[in-house]
Amino acid sequence: MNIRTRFAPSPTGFLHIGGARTALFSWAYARRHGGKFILRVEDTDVERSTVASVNAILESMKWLGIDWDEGPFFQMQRLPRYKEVAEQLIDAGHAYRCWMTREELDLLRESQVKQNLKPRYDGRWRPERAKAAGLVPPARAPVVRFRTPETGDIGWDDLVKGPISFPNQELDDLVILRADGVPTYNFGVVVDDLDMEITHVIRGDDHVNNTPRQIHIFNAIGKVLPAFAHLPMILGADGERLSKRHGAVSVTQYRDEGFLPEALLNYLARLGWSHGDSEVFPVAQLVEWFDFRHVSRSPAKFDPDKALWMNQQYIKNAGDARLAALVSPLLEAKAGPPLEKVIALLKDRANSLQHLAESARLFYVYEEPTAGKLAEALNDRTRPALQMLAQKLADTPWERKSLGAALSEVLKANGLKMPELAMPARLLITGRTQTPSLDAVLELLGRDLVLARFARHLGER
RNA sequence: GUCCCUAUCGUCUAGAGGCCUAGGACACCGCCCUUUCACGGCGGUAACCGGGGUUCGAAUCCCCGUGGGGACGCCA
Repeated sequence: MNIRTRFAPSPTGFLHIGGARTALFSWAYARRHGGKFILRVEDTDVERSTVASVNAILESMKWLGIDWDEGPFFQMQRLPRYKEVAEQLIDAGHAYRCWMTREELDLLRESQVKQNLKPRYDGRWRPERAKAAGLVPPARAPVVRFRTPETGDIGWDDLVKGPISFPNQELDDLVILRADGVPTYNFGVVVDDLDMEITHVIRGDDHVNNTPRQIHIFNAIGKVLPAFAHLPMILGADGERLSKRHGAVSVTQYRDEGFLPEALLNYLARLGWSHGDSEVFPVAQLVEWFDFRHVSRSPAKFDPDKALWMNQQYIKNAGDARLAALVSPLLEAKAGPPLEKVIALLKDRANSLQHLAESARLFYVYEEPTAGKLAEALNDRTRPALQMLAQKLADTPWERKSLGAALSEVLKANGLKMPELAMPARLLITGRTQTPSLDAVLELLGRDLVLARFARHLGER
């Protein structure tokens, strides 16, 4: 079978991480089986759809490296096709025109809710009922509704959840075409999935309830059903549906907060799917391993700590040049040691690019230590040792090994332990107390800068 | 309210009836390494929602509760 999957976002906002994971799994499944992955923009909500959202979504997918083989297709460009299929359904008796107003509908729902009933359209414009009730079509444009069977059950074997079925009684005659000819979601999806020959519909859990309606439409059109796979939702740390107040929810936010795309991808892959004990693996590995059997069936909470940890794993292993290019814009460009070398020294200890940039700053921006800290660092024991160090450094070959050796000699001569000398030295030279090994820092900073800073705080001699 | 789905450490999860004295990862705690901070290494605390079945045997299968999530739009 030639597998075809799709991702069908609606452009009413940025791509959020739940959507990204849906796209990832759908993409991985297609790639796993040498199939095609199609991108389709479901922009039939004319009110809320924006070009900016389309762009944001495409940009996010590109950043993540989730590439598509066909599309992006836009539903609003396919209006004649939906109309055509709707007409066919009407002709075949599977759909009918309905002139009920929204006000009437609201009233009906209200009274149903009052009686503890599920709010549903009552099918009053089904041709035979309208006729029996003596309803006369008014002069305005009608919507088209689908005639849903009123008895029996409808179900499918979900690739992740197993068999699911609904009593048809729970469903009602849904609108498939609005008065202006724009299809509603459940109709557009079916027509497109059919036309685009989608074999596997992979989407969020929140669509389980739409699936029976869509199956009825599939059946009415008379084509083979695709397979369905419903992925569980991603929830915020508090167990609530993901929203702005949970911090970063959009893919671009993660990018802007210094995530590497492959780290986000890896974290997302492990959220709701697993391969034994494997935690850190590249996306190629996901493609090789991906299956629905190991997709979990219940919602997962997003854990920012673990996401950050994952990011750290990837930063640690990323190339220095690449990281330098990413970090460079985050730094006020100042003269200093080559950024790549700085990165090489620091990348083991950063869980985001911002974090990495912040540690790198110490090589480019000197923050004067406060008088209090200076006084603390410079005492009768450390001052002479530091002076000796400054002098020795003046004619030590400027490479890490010799610098380390010089440090040791000064230590020995003054009867000090490494921290007793290194900490105050760090403070004078970098303004900080937390840096990588002092010899490595000295080497990168360069002789001139180091000696100048010693001189400044210790006096010329 | 009705319907659908779901349930293993705080969190993500392994688990296809005996490999389970329930494993891994994050977080947390301790120790080691150490030139501070990290990284790394080692160790620890910590879970099968409850009740009934089925079975020689249940985390695993079934039923009922309960908790959680979702849906009930001319939104998608």
